[in-house]
Amino acid sequence: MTDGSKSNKVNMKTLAKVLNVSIATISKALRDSHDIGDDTKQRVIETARLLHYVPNPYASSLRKRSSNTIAIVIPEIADSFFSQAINGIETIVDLEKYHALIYLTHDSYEREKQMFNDLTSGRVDGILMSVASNTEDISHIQDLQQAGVPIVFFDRVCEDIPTAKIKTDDFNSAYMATSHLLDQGCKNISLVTIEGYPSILQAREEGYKKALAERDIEANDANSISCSNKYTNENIEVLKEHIQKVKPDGIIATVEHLATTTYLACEELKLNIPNDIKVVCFTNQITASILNPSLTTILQPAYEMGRKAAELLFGHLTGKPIQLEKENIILPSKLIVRNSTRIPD
Amino acid sequence: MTDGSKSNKVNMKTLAKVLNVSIATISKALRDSHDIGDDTKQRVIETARLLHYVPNPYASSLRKRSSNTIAIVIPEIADSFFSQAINGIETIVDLEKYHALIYLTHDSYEREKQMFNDLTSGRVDGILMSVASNTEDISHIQDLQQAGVPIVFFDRVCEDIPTAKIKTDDFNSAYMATSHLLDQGCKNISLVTIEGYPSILQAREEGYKKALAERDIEANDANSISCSNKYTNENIEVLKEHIQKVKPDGIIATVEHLATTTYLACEELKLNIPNDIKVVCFTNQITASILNPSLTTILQPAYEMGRKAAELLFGHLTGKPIQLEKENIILPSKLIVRNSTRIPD
DNA sequence: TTTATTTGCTTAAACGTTTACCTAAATTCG
DNA sequence: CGAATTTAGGTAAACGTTTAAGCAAATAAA
Repeated sequence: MTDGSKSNKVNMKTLAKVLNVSIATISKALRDSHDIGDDTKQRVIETARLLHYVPNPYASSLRKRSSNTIAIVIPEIADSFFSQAINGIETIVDLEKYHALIYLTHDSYEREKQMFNDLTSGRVDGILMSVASNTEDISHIQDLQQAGVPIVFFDRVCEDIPTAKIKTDDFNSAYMATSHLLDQGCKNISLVTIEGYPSILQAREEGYKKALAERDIEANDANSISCSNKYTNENIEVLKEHIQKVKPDGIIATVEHLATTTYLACEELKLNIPNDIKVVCFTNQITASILNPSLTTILQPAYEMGRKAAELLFGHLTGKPIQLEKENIILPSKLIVRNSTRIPD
Repeated sequence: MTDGSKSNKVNMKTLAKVLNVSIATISKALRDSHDIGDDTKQRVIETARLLHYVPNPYASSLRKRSSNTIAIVIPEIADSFFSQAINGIETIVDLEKYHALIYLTHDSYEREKQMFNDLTSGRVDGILMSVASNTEDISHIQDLQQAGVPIVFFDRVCEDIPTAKIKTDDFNSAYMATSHLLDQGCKNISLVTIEGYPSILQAREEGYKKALAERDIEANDANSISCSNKYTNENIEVLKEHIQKVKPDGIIATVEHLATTTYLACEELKLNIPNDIKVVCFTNQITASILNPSLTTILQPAYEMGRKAAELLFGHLTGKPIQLEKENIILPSKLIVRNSTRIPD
């Protein structure tokens, strides 16, 4: 509503008029078609530059039936894993001169479904996604695939959809984390998860159980505690109650924000980490090393996962002989040992 | 899947044929035009639902010359401020049934310029942005505005562009942070900034200087130290060198990732926080409270800033009587005092 | 009753590209 | 030298919507 700006739109018609050629010539010249002579091409390109011609993406998308756009569908963004993954994705999107729409499901199946319905419109050429933790019915994903939109999953994958999946070794890293705690002398390790329970958490739980089983420790249901996936003070209470009841000497926090929750709960209970209780968390936060005490973490290759997912999708989109349904890539996470699991002197 | 359909694109033409009416009738019925009778409308809507009709956004955008899409242009995403701001933005984008393209400048003027050039194409109806720290020439932004694309700045604003700006009180919060350090007994406070120096850091420096001046302390150039804006180990060395040379007893870290850098530098120098040196950082990281020691922070209202920026943009887009150039909103940051600035017993 | 208005729908022209199909001149080839 | 081919473009029909303009029938006004 600002001004009466002229908004002198220059389009192919303008260029055609100026150069006294047909619109087709303009289009072909700009796309470097063999149909057009070199000198004409040069004149077209030069004039386009001079008049600041920028092609209309919507006209182009409509006609070509492809959008040069992908969707990134993730549960949340205020999370170091996802924001680092987006960084990796963006590297490739930028390289391929594509555009990325971002959608947050807030871990809600309903929202995810609604978004997917919209995406059947041809708005995007492909999708990179981490599924919502409470998604059970996957027909919306199947429908989209049927509609011909390629999907690549990363981190929170949907096993039942035949397409590329980029995961980290959740089972193994939880196994490593648990074994590490056992090595450090823990006898009673609790696993803190979140409600909704995405499949990756299931893998983490299994890794945890395997490590216990290996040392002939029976996994006790009471040792599994589930918090809200919102970062909230209520979780502190839930966790405190759990700790008081079960009295664990080790805790594995399976999602990022539970690190803060765990530390604060221990502080309020006057439990010393690592003397009274040892803690490992799945998190990519750079502050892990300067926490009080520094936090032993499972560091996920977030950037690389995002990047790899994007590479696969674009490989497929640009017609490289990539069979998405054959790709199932597992990038390793690392256990970074710090003071929160140290054995007291 | 559900209705055994192949990827049979159903468009208005399909619906028109099925219902034996014209395409115009379909279009108008779906947009609830007064031209169409109620029973016809019902039949159209019902059939559209049955056949899973989803409108083609590109055809619609082309014809309407508007895209229902905005761009979010930010320097980086692996930063709690920006990811929380996106959360706020997304709330409104979702509410308005819009779509959001995300672009990362990586704090590079060149990239920013290139992105803006593309955005003159009509790809988006508006832009929410935080400018790159090394952007000096603003002609790309002016050009876009001339082209009629509304822009709303948040956090890293561009003062010379007449449009809405959502800021936090950088001057005042740096003043508060500095005064707090002085109150806690600091005599020699260093300000850690980053190269490129966006205008908000300038405001922070001025707030810092004012607090010093108020107590008759002369701001010494040697107390300003500039790091790379990448989170890198080199910064630790730069900072260590600075600390050894200037021997500050207080540090204000003006961007998020410098908190970790500062803590690690102090640790390597065997300096105790807060006994030997006190630290305040501008950061929204939720781990601040569990750092070693817990970190006194300036907490910015990131979510609210993103949300407010989006509200203003959409207010303008939906024709509400909002004059963007008149909006200059300042949301307050909070000083959260923790142990990193505690006076030793 | 005639005339004006409203209702409900159709026709067709945009929006800006891309591309299959022509065409006329220039070049190559046998 | 005539025929075939290549070169360098032009024509026009898409792509799927939206919307101005039109139009017949029904309704209201006079």
